[in-house]
Amino acid sequence: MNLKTLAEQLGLSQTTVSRALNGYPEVSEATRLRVEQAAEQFGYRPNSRAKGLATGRAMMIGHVIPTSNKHEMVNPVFGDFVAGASEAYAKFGYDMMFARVRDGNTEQAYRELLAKRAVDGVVLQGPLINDSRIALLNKMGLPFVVHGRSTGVSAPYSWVDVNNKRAFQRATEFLIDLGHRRIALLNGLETMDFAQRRRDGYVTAMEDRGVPVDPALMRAQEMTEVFGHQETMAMLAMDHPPTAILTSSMITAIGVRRAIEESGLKMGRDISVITHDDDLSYLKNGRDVPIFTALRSSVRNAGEIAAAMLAELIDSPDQPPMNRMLEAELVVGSSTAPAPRD
Amino acid sequence: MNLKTLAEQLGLSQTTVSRALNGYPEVSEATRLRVEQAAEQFGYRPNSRAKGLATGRAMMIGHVIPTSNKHEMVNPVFGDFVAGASEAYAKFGYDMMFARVRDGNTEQAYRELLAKRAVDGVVLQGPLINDSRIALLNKMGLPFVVHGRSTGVSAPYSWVDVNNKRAFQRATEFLIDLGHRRIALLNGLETMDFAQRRRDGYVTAMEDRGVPVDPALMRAQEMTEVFGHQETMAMLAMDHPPTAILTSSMITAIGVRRAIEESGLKMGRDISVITHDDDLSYLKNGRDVPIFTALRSSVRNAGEIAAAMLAELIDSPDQPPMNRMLEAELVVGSSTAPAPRD
DNA sequence: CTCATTATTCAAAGCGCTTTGAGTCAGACT
DNA sequence: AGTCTGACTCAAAGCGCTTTGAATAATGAG
Repeated sequence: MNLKTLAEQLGLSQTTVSRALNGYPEVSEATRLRVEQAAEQFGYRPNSRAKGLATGRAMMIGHVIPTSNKHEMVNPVFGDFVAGASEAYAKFGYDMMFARVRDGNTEQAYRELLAKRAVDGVVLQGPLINDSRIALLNKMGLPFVVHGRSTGVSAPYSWVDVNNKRAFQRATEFLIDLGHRRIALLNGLETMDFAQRRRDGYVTAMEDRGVPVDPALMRAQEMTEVFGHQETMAMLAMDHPPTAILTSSMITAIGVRRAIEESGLKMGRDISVITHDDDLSYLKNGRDVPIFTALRSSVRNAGEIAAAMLAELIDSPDQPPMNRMLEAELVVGSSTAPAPRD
Repeated sequence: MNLKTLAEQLGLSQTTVSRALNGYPEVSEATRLRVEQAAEQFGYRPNSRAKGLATGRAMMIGHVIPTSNKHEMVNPVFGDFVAGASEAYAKFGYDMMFARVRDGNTEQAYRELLAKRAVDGVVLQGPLINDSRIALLNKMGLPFVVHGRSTGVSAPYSWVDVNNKRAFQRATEFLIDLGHRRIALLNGLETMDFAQRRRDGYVTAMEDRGVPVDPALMRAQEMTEVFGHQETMAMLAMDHPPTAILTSSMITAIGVRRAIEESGLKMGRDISVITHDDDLSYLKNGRDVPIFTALRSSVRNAGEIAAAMLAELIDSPDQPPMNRMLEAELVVGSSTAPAPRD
């Protein structure tokens, strides 16, 4: 069933039917009603490609996923972000597509998306330090929102980010206030902008309080469970093991806990742990009492905000870039305690 | 840059340029080369909507995500499956889109996807028992592949599934062979087809070996960490607590381990645990030595297979449905041991 | 009763591509 | 020289929609 046959059924022109369906004023109420009922009855939906061709709008948002980093798409944080975003897209009538891209040349992918007119805008996830994609997107004039920011990029752009520096600074101060001085940082890959900022917050707090920063206590890698376990085991075997561990993700924290318990120690007594918690829906930080003391910030919520921002940006492209800084909440769980005396 | 201006630049007709670019034989090699170079130089990509309109192919695969079940999209298993699928789609030239759908009426979503001609095919994830969507898709004639199967649906359809029954049967037998008789099952929601099959495998093994099935040891819910923790705590407080726990996901297993350790017991000595392991890339089951004894089957791999199957189905729609049964591998880790004497 | 005005409706053009059916042209064959 | 091929190329139609500009019908004013 297409517009033409529907119009024939109704004995109306395509013009009138189209207008009736799209809410234009120059159609009589009676006709509109008749058209709407017929459309309903025949299950008519405009062909999205034809509509897109005629209007120049794809009603589609793109997400480009580099294949190089095998983990990116698979990353549970990614999943929650996308879940939030897609829910918001739906509200604005957009669909969401993923373009998977072979190794590194994501820039090419954005170019193609634009050249093919496949999307009305894109969301850039996981920005690196000095991420060249931002300048590219700006140049191309394709509306976009970044989840996170990119240190080193000076041109303005729209972003939604959590205040990673302040969050990790606070957590570090919290630990220092509890008497800890040997505080380890299990960070995400430090080519990622967010990891850099977290490190920055950690270092700033340490220096502000005059606690020496020991590079041996700082590790950065993909945030897996195994990473948390492995580095914790290694550090617990040191001459001066840390008394507290700050980690960048719940998953890593779970590995940390496993290592602590495997070593016959007790988390929240012998060793304190604070983790960043993206408030993933399937991996909650306990029920009533949080398991881990954590910096909580819902990544799903960030996804919703980013999506709404992008929709707005697409509607009025000439407006200046929009920014939104989210603050992480420090929730105190049972994984932190005063530093043990020695 | 569109076809028309590109053709003008070259002094050729649109027809010739189009044919040259699409590899038709009736274009001289010299011309083809010239056209390709120009296309490259100007960064020309055919407008996907126009192309789709002309060819009747969307070059897009749809995934419909019900909003009702908040966890579905967010589910890490979902993420890995989709990562595998999208990689395969890319190989076949397809893009992937998600349609988020308000509560329950996913059927409407499929209808719309078809009416709008937005996709060439869909992948159905997380089939329920007696899932009505399968009959609908069959009736609509939209090519589709199911990840999993649906008990109660008799009409043939294409699917990729892991042999859940056999896997859980084997795991249960393995535990029985170790002397366990009080074996708990922490299953996923039993409206899900896979959960039903797993339960079936478990019960079959128990009955075959003459071990009484205790309903108090069978729990089914969304597979979160908290669920694993909570139910394990509850069961450990029973008069006759289980000596072994069989669980449906790594995440739940992690909660189980937490509960075991919190209770002062040791996993793999006091209590044995076997989990299903979807081989998620960010949540590996240990490095060299598996943490958990597990039934391993890569869901990412399943995604790749489903995608390839669907591509094939779209190419030749008249072929009979395709099926692919995957077997889970039983890897023995350090979470299982002979049942303790009492 | 005429003419301007407003309210509806319509035919046709255009979005950018593919594909059909029809040339054109050189060379091969009678 | 005339015809037939085969190799290329092209103009134009069509995919299903929106939108422009025009036509028609209904209404009200003079």
